[in-house]
Amino acid sequence: MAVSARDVARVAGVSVSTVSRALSRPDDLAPETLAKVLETARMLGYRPNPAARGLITGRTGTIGLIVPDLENPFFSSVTKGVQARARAAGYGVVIADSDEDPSQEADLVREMSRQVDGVVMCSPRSPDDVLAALATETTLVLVNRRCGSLPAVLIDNLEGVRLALEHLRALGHRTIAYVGGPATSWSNRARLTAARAIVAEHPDTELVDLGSFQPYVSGGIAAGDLLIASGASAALAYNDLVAFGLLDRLKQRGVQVPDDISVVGVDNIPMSALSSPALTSVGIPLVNCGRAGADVLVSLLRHPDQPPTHHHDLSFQLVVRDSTAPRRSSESLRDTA
Amino acid sequence: MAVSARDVARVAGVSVSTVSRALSRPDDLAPETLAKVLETARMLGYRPNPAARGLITGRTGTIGLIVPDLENPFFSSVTKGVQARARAAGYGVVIADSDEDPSQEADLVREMSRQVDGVVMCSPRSPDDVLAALATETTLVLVNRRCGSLPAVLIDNLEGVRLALEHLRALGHRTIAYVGGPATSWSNRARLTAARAIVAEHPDTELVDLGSFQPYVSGGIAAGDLLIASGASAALAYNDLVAFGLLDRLKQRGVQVPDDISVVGVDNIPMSALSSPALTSVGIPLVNCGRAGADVLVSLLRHPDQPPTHHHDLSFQLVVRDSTAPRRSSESLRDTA
DNA sequence: CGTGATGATGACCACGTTTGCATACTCGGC
DNA sequence: GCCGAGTATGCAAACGTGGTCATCATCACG
Repeated sequence: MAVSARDVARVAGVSVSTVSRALSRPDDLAPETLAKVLETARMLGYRPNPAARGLITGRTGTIGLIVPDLENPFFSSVTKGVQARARAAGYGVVIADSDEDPSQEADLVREMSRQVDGVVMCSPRSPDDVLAALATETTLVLVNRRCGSLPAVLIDNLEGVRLALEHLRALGHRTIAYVGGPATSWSNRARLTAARAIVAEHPDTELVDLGSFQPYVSGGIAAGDLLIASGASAALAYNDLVAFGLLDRLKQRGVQVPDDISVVGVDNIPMSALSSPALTSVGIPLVNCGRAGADVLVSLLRHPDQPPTHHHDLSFQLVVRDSTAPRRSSESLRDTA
Repeated sequence: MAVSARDVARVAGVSVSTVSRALSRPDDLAPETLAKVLETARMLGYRPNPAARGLITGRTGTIGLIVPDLENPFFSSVTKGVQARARAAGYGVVIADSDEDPSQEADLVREMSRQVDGVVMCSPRSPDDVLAALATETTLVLVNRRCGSLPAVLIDNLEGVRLALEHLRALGHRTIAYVGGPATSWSNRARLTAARAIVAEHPDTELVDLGSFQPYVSGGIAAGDLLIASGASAALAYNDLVAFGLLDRLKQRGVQVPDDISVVGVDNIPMSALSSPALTSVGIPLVNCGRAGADVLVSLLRHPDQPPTHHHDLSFQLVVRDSTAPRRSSESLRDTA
């Protein structure tokens, strides 16, 4: 069916080895032989069979990507970055969605481990020891998750949370709620820890931990009433989706954002500019995050001897929109009550 | 390195053929032999090499998916559906993003054609003849695009547009604008044609075609001023993102939605419930759309002899939210002017 | 007890490519 | 003019699996 190297060899009047060399090591061939082979290959539409190549080289030319939820804009963007960069480097991308289920992640890696040269795991929910075990079975790069000295693309959560909290403090807020994501989420724990550390620097400021919620809009809706009851004048949400849920529930309860309560999200997804009110958010260029992940993995595959530990930090930036405002003075609060 | 069938054979004291048969045709083996082989395979952690298998069978156990933009929530959802269903059927998914560039689509298909058993193309922008040519090179299934008798998962655009327009007509709107998507988009043309046909049924109603815009929020922002100038009291947007752009620009210009102008989107993406005002939209369960695409492709691969033409229609449903309202009477319009 | 049928299993080739090694050929220097 | 060095190319093995065919054992039946 498909045209093989043998066909090219026959037509060009050379051996199969020469055809192979024409593509893998052109310098080893006489210029006129090279030209002849390349020309007939082009004419016949020859395309090397990746399975046969992979069988002998052990490389597949493909990398894997595992994300918790493809529908989440955060992971969509990362996926786009990984895909673009991998393709530019000549790699294909096979994708898998763990549906936010930590126990699936390891299975997915093992399922695809024979078909890929390495795997990028984005925001994995699995515990450290599971990830460490996976790293011994395949070349693994983490995105948005630190685990020992495994190669990782990290986001400086401390800096991001600091940007958000200092913004709120500058607006006069002194009681700030944290609306958390999944308890198994590494970035959630990192952000909570960061928030505690930053608040600890300011004796006049208090952090109220409202607990863990689903990383979706529904999670924010569920947390809305707790936020109102907490007495906090501002909230930092685990991510923008949760923040949207908060906005929705607060509006429903008749609580004004930002007049009564300020809300800050994390991720700065494209939709943040369009909510009502438009969401103040700290975020990073997510596509870059994916790009960096693919780059690290590819360079690891190309130079297996290089030090396996490689951390790459990306910076947050604060985008102020309409969901944050100066804290109302107590009097004006009493006015509306 | 990795444990091969030969290793299992040696340990189990059987031949390589027997190991192969244990997995591919268990019925041909004596029960005790089967048990022994399976047990040692499990013990040794044997996993067949997909490259070697693919080399001989010609099948890869992988399907391809090509979408115009991974960051677009529409395609994210479809991707999720395709991925979930493919994996359930034992197939991996390699993904590629054409960046809305029609000329890239064919290249992408050809690039991956040797590594996959078939390809799902979602909303391809390429012309019919290009798609027909691709279908001769690989097993192709289209989603949200009709092209001759190629197998496709289709959305009944006529019905969807009818739902939207009849909703607006029922609210009293008689001059309705259509804010189009890319000119190369098949679904855009289908929707415009559908809108014209439906309006033609009602002599008292007029359709204003505002032209083609980018299928992003920016496209809607660009179209906003044209909409205001058009004199239409309602607009149907190519998709929800464009509708968001419209909402944004209209708000900026001081035009009230839905009081002055009603807006309807298409796709009903999750974010539609959260915009301000919440967007009335006609949509289909997008994840199902992806699922259907994967199902059609898998069944085509499993039963190559079945009639290759297979159309699968999915229905729209109208979700009414806050961006549509009865048309203001001329007097009240004059009042505000 | 012999013969044919049935069923289980092993030996071997093929798939398409890469790669080490052998070989033939070229060219420069003495 | 011959030899060594270097270079271009062919040969053949190997990667791990699936499938075909032959072989051998077992068993039923005549």
